[in-house]
Amino acid sequence: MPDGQFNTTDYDDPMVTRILDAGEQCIHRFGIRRTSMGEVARVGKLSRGSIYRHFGDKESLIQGVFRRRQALFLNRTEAALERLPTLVDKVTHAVVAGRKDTQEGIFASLAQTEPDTVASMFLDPAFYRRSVAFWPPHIKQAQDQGEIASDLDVSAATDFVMRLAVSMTLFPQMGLELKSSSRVRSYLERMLLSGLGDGC
Amino acid sequence: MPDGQFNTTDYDDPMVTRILDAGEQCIHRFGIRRTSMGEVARVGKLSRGSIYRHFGDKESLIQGVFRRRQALFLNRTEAALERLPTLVDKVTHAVVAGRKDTQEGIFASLAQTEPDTVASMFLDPAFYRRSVAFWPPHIKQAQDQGEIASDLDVSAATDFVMRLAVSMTLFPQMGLELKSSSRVRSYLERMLLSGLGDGC
DNA sequence: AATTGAACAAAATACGATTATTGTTTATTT
DNA sequence: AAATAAACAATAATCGTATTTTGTTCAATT
Repeated sequence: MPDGQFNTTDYDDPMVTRILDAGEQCIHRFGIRRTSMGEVARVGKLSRGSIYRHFGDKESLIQGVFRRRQALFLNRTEAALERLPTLVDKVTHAVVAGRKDTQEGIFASLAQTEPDTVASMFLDPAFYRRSVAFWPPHIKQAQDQGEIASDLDVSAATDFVMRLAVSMTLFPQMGLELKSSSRVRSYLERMLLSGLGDGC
Repeated sequence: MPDGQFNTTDYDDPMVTRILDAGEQCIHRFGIRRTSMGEVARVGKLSRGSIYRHFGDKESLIQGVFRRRQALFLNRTEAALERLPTLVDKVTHAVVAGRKDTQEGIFASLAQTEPDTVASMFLDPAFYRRSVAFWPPHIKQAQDQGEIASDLDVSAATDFVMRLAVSMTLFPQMGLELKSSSRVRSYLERMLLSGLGDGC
């Protein structure tokens, strides 16, 4: 609120937290379309004016809720990945966690009431921008450890990892049955590291 | 119409062709929602009864239009692939052709009026079933030619090819800029054949 | 034997009046 | 300073009703 822009959201501000909590609760219960700013205010026990102070409009509030969810997902994932030794383990974890989030979280409930909206979000390239920025350090580390080739551009490797991760999250089954995390891991170990080549 | 089921569509039947032509034209102009069976009948200069004879309901007609489009795409693609030497060339062609189809064909006009519907179709696993069945012969051929490893399950390789092709069609850019077909080719050559490994 | 055209009830959609929500402003409270 | 509450015009959602469309049937036509 200092500069009149709403680009960055301060997750430490207790008022912002209350607004986002209430907003997320409403989306969870009613969906986006049937969530009104007045209802969010009532649920969060605050005034409509405060919401409009922190988020310029309804669109920004909704966006804020999903951005926070995604940030939380990335933070938790990052923390988990730090404890995993290989890139294969990391991508496997990301896929399993991503599936769980889409099948159990706010997306699952939204998919019940507004499936088309969810589909549009999942196909929006902007949805994956933050996740793309997430991988390069892990790619570099895998290169340093000799797990993957070092002659490869980091952004190219990131692109590839993202495509595999997104594909396996959006389509749990695309010809092969890749349900269990162990199957996901062995599939990724093969495809991620060698593709269709013989690996040597 | 012989057995009362509408599972298989006879693209040689001139009546079926007229219905599908009219249906496709209506979807193209008005979208799915604003296309009525009466309008399809008027455009195709036939009776509503004939449509209901060949397609049980509106849903089946719409499905029929898209199935024919997809069958046409697969036929054209198959014909083109037969003239291409390597799997890399084939997947590259499929991606470029797939992008063109989604950006210029019936999907492009539908995306204008009903973007959410198009998004839902693209995320429906059923949408890719026929395409999945399309690849195994080409995989086997690539294995015979020594382009890709022969120790790999054909269905696993198909799954991988499909994931890459679908991903690159749905997301022309996912970190990397892969606009021109030459860039698509060199990207696929690397990722498809070696993944992130060094290839040897 | 298939197509047509017409009739029909049931379901879906379009329409217009009414109500609710949005986004802004202001004075008041914390 | 920020949050609140109330007022406000503009926009959007809702609701009951009129209209269209769907899906079915059947006698007439090709």
